[in-house]
Order: sequence, then C-alpha cells, then structure tokens
Amino acid sequence: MTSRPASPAKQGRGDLFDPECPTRRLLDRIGTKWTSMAVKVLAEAAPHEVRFAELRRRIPGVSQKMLSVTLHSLVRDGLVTRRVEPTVPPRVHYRLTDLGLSLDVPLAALRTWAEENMARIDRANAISDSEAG
Amino acid sequence: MTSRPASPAKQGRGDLFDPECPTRRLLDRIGTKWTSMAVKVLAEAAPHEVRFAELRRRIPGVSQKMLSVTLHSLVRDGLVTRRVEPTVPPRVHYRLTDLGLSLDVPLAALRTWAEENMARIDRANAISDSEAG
DNA sequence: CTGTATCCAAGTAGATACTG
DNA sequence: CAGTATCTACTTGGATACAG
Repeated sequence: MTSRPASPAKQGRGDLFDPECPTRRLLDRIGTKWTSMAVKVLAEAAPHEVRFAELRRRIPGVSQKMLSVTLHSLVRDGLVTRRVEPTVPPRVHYRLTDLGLSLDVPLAALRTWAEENMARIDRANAISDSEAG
Repeated sequence: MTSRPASPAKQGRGDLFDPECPTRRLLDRIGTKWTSMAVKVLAEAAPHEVRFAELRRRIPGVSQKMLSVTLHSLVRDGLVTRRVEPTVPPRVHYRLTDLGLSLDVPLAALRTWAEENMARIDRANAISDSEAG
C-alpha cells in the first residue's frame, strides 16, 4: 500500500481472471501496521482535526517516516484530509473525511471483537504450542 | 502471522510499554493475503465442512503451500477445526468454530463496506495520481 | 490428496541523516 | 514541525520438488 510503483493488480501470473476482491484490497490498506491506529485516533477526535505531532504522540512506537507514509496513503485514498498552515514552522492538520468516518464503523466493530476475543485466540495458541511441544 | 519464530511482541525497541493493541494483532492475522478469503468461504459453507481441495478451488490463485499455512494458522488460533479422514489418500475437512463464526460478523461488515466503497477509494487514487502527474 | 522443505523475489518498516 | 532520502533487516509469499 505504501509504494506507488505497485499497480492495483499484482504481477503474480494468473492476474487475468482475478478482479482482486474488494475486501482483500481494503485489508491491504487497513492491514498495514499503523493505519488502523491512525484511523482510530482520527475517528476519536472527529470532527476535529489532529496535528501530525499530536498523532505521533497518540500512536506509541510509530516513527516519523511511517506516520508520514501512512497518512499520505490515507489522503490518497480519500479517507483523510490534509491541511497545511503556511507558518514557519508549518503545522499540518489531518481529519477523517466522510468516507473515512464511514469506514470507521465496521472498523470499530472489528476493534470491539478484537478487545473481546483476542484473549481466546491467545489461549488457543498457548494450547496448540503446548500440545505440539 | 504465518511464522512461529516471531514472538507476540516484536523486537522493535519500545516494546516494554506496548501491550500490542488487540486490533493490530487481529489485523496481523486477518490481514494476511488469503485469510479473509478462507474465512469467507468457510463462513458461507458453515455449518458444513469444506475439504482442502474444495477450498483451493474456491480461492482463485492460492497456492498449496499458502492455503496450508493459512488454514493451520486459523486452526492454531482456534478459529477453525481440522478433521482428517484416515483414508488413503487422506481427506482433510475444515470448518469454522463458534469463535470463527463470531469473527465473520464484523468481517462481513467490512466486506460490505469494501464492496460499496472501494470504487470511491480507486477514484480518489486516480485523482491524486493525475494531480501529482 | 494433503501436506512439508527449500530457495528466492518482493514488499514492509525501522534507523538515521538531512531539508524547507 | 513536518517531511524526504537512503540504507538495511526482516517478513511475506510464490515456485518447485518431494513425502506420507
């Protein structure tokens, strides 16, 4: 998702028949490391804008580069707006678009499921690991 | 997600404070290339089982190796059951667990959103690309 | 039929240094 | 402050060959 060179349809081989299912393509976007966090933070702040530095603070562990790359991808996808205050130094504000907000609905459902059930997945893994020794 | 060696908490650096948000960890799983397709096919078949070869047919483009890896990850996570018929050659049947079925609910919402809105994301990308030249 | 093992190409993200 | 460039390590996944 982060790289421009990669065209919408991958170069695999049997690409002729594959319309690249929309879900897969969506997951290629929100599945990248920091995207879901960024959307979550922006959704919680909506309808207010959030500055780059503030986003960085609210997403523990994200690097300057990856936050920048992540946000610009979201902007390109029309999920986020970017507004630059032409001051020195500049201040850049981000906000979810209506499309971005609508995406946050199913994403929030996924977050809820994750919070309620990841512990079960962890337990299942622990059991498998102990069984396989 | 597919590799065992990687421990739950990455080796980044600031891993001490980070409880690895459940959503991120869930997306690490369902975000891999074939997982969402496999869950979808299994959910559509539920409560019936689906054989390995049948799954392979219904997931265009998946390789033997990746389908195997994907399914075994889902089994380890407790989202799918695996039943082997001890015949020669063996037949292996897969089915979503209750946990897997419950995951398919928010996932189906995401699929619906993707089907309804990916075209807008594509348009936004087209506009950005033409603007940036 | 259903895997597993190996090897390899491509993608993803981190550290670091530098710019307007 | 916000962002870009480079360089590198790690991860993902595909091709192929082989096994129970």
